[in-house]
Amino acid sequence: MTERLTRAQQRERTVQRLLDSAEELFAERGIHQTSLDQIAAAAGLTKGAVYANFGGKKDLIAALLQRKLDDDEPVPERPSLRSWIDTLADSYESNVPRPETRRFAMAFVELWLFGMRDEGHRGALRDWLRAVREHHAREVRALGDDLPLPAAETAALLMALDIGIGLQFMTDPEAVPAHTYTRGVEALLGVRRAGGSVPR
Amino acid sequence: MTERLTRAQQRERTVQRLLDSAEELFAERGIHQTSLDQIAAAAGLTKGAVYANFGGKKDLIAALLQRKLDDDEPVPERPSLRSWIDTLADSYESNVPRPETRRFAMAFVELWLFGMRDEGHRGALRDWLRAVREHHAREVRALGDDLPLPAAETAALLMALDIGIGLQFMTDPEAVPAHTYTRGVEALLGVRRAGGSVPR
DNA sequence: GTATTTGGATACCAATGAGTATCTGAATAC
DNA sequence: GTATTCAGATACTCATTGGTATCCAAATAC
Repeated sequence: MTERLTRAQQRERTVQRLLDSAEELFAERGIHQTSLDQIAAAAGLTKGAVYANFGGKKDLIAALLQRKLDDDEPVPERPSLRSWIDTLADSYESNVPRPETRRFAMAFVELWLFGMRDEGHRGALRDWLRAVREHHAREVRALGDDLPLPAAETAALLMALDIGIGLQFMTDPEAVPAHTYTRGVEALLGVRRAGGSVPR
Repeated sequence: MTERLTRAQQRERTVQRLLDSAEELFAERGIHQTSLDQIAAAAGLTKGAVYANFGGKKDLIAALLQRKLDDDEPVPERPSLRSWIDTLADSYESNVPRPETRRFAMAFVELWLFGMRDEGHRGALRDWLRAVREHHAREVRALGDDLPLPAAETAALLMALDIGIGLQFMTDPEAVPAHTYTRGVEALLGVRRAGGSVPR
């Protein structure tokens, strides 16, 4: 039943398991309300495994931040403005109800707070956000150059909408109808809706 | 030197002092990394004062959230679209460098996370965000009714920009030029800048 | 003035959690 | 096959912290 694994494989597997458990628990309960024992237990291990693979709690958090930085996003294509917005909207609406999305958002906020306070982790946080922004900017540039704002600024604004609408939606779903995000994206990209009214 | 205070006054004063200290420490170090001893000490008191005035740590947090809910914002006037945007932009740019602003933002995020996880505090968090949104909506309505989106949605989007740009700026000031927020607001309100380029 | 209430201080407790020291069994080296 | 290494388990420690019990002195009641 149990596969025979080489040492390096075994090690890598436990590292990833620990990081997975940590990310989930950090999102659920918060970084400082999560003990190393809990993280290890959730991964089917003990605290010994944590100290065998990480320098301590802070180091584990750093590794988590780093792992997020490392997994690269899918490559953008070259769609029309309209279809890109539709894709974005669909993706937003299909992601919103998934528990995974909530977890990701909570973990993001946890890591943001942690990075804001810990000088040593600040850099990783900054790089991560830059990478996401850069990814958005590339997508925006692929849309053409007749947009109202420079791609870099548009990217920052799109990300702001994502974060800001997300926070509000999570707190109070009814207060932020699903199409609000889409309307915001359209406005930022300079798209005028046909007719003054608000369809859909 | 010391004023003679009635009991109720004394009590109210210590309550406010404790809340002030708590808010500052929560912003600086985080809710769960701040002990009641630290809060009390920062207010020149001891833990006894906390338990004499609050049910416990959670209750103190609830009171903090409640106090935020209670202090009402200044009343909006009825300016032109352009002047309102300028006011908003000026206010943004003058607030951004103030340490107070950072503290408020960090405290907000702390309270948001706490409220998201604690069912009992969720309501206060929701009400608080609703109040801010409603305030924005009133301002937006005062601008007239020829805006691209309904006031309620515009309000949510403006708040999203505020939060989202703020988070990014705090992490990486150079990455988000000051005018980005203003450009975003203009876009949401349907203002076209004269000339396709980006002046200032 | 005396009695009583009570805001707040002090001393304590039990629980928790990060970090350490030590040990063990399986994987590698030879 | 034997020796060695090392990932991970186990069993501590020591500091911290929320909460409680008790006490005191100033403010109120009469």
